[in-house]
This record gives sequence, structure tokens and C-alpha cells, in this order.
Amino acid sequence: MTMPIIFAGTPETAASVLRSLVTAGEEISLVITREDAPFGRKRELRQSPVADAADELGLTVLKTNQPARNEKEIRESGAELAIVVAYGAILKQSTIDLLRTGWFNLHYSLLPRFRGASPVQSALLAGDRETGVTIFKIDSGMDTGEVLAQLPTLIEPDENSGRLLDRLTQLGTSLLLQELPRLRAGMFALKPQVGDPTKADKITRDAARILLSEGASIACRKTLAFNPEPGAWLLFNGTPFRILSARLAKTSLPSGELSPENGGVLLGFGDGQGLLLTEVQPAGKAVMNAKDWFRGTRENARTME
RNA sequence: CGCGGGGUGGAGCAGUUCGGUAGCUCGCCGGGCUCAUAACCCGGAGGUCGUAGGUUCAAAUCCUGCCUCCGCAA
Repeated sequence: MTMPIIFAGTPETAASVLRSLVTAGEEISLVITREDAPFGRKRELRQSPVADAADELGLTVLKTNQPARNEKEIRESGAELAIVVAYGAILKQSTIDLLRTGWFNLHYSLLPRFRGASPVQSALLAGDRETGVTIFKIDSGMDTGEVLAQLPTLIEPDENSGRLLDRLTQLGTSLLLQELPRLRAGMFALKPQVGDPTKADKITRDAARILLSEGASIACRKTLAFNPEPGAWLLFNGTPFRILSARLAKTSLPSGELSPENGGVLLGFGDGQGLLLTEVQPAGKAVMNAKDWFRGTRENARTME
């Protein structure tokens, strides 16, 4: 008897939300996700995690990068409401207008801070103490719509993007489940976003590169922000070298110097401060403890840049 | 056929070019020194060198196929 809804999303985090909605008894009449894309070294075509989840759940899937071309399917789904989580495509006004109640996006920041593709990484990179989730009604802008609900949360020390994303997914899911009855009933109020908007642009590999000159503190934020993807890195003996996890050390060390310490390997930065590397990954190798890695390097050939 | 690196005792590596009974730094077990220790000393266990086949008197090392992990690029 409940009105079916549309779910749109693409990556694993969206798939997780989708499963939770179904488990909670929500009826999904259509799942929209991005088209299959080349994946990995072999560039094999692979469907999105959301498509996988939809298959498991026996839901109808529409794979499209341009929903405006599939207005017929959207209209015929019988839904008047859509939930969007990291779908990865802009909706045109004509598409937005197809649903009476509207399209509601779960966004992983406290809008208007960090509008765009990388709210989680951006919050960690900025060194924010607090972030959260926002559910807003999608309009034609980039994460500019009016807000239905928000939930803040404190960022934990040493929390990286992967863990924070998991937590925000849980928070967002419970907020969604809490708000859905109101959305269905049409009993909800929207408020404009308040505050200074900031952008969270798509992450580039270049942005994830650590520079010795920028200081240990910024480098440390990068290791948190870019774990697991794409991984903060610099060059060791000329090849890419990832730092999976590290923490600021009290000890100081000249820029580029390495020194084994209790619990890891200390790397000196331009500001004289040391960063204690704990988990690293040299090019072509698996992730390993920094100390193990250091053990296997040669004394005369240890150049960080 | 996108480019490239790796798979050697529990961990990280060396040895492969110029085939000839496996090494280093740790970890582990036992013993010693010490007020004590993550320090130091002595001793010990643990490896069909990814896998299948080939060449050879002899293969971690040379040749061929396969499996597998990973970096870059997309």
C-alpha cells in the first residue's frame, strides 16, 4: 500500500544505504545507477555496487549517466519521490520535475560547507573537527537545494576517509529512515542552506601528493583524507610511495631524513617536524608496516622527495 | 594485446647478469648477563626458493606455459 520510491546511487556506500532501506521495508520500484564502466588494470567492464545490490535484492535497475534520456522509465516507475546517494550525475530540471515530491539527496557534509564530489576527504583535509550529513531537496544547482534535515558529528582523532564515510553512511541511513515517513506524507518543511558555501572538488592524484615543504601537519591530514582512495603519496627513490597511515611526532628531523623509531619510521619535513609513518606501500608491493619496509631498504639508497 | 614491479623459513629484503648443496635485518623458542629492559651475549627451531614442464652431471639462478599480488595509466 506504500508508495514506491526511486533510489539513485552508484558506489558501495550508496549500495549500503539501498540495502538498509529495503531491509527497513521501503518499497523501491526503480534503482538508477551509472552505466557499467571499465575497472582495474584489465579495464574489464563492471557494473556499479548499487547495480550489484539491486540484482541481489531483485530490484529493477536502470543504468544511465543521463537520466534525462530515460524520463519514460522514471515516470512509469510510479514513484513520486527519489532518494539519491552519490549517484554521480547532474539531474536536469525537466527530470527533477518528473517527481511530485521531489528528489532528495543524502550528502556527506553539513551543507553549504563542501558542496561537490568529495565532502568527506575535504573535511579531513581542512582539518575540521566536525562534519555531518545533510538531506536536501535537489535543485538545478550543485548541492544548493533546500535542506530537509542535518545531523552533525565530531570527527574522531586518527579517523580516515574510509572510516568516516562508514560512520556518515550509518548516520545518513538512520536520518533517512527517520525522515522518509514525513516525505511520503508530504509533511515536511525545507530551509535554505545557511552559512558560507565551500566547494569540494573531485579528488585528483596530484592533490594527494605529499610535499616535504608543506610540513608534517598538512601531510598527516592528507594521509587521513586520502585513505583509502587514492592514497597519499610521495616519491621514494623515484617511484610512487604511499603512506597509508601516520601520526605527528614530537621529535623533529631534517627534511627528507628517515629514522626508525619505536612503532614506525620517522620522516622529516620542511618545517622540521617529524611524521611517524606506520603503514606504507612501495610501488609494486603490498601494504606493509613502515618498520618492515625500512628493514628491507638499503642504507645508501633512501631518498624521499 | 596499454606500461611496469613482485612472489625466497612468521615479516621485510639480498642472492638470479657470470648455474654448483640458501644469506641479511628482525620475529619466535631456550639459556645467560642485569635491579631491570624493547638493550647486550650464547644457542636453537623453521624454507619442496609461487606453480607445471624443459635444458643440464647439477637450477632460486637458464628456457616455456600457467597462477597470483601490486604500482602507473585509463
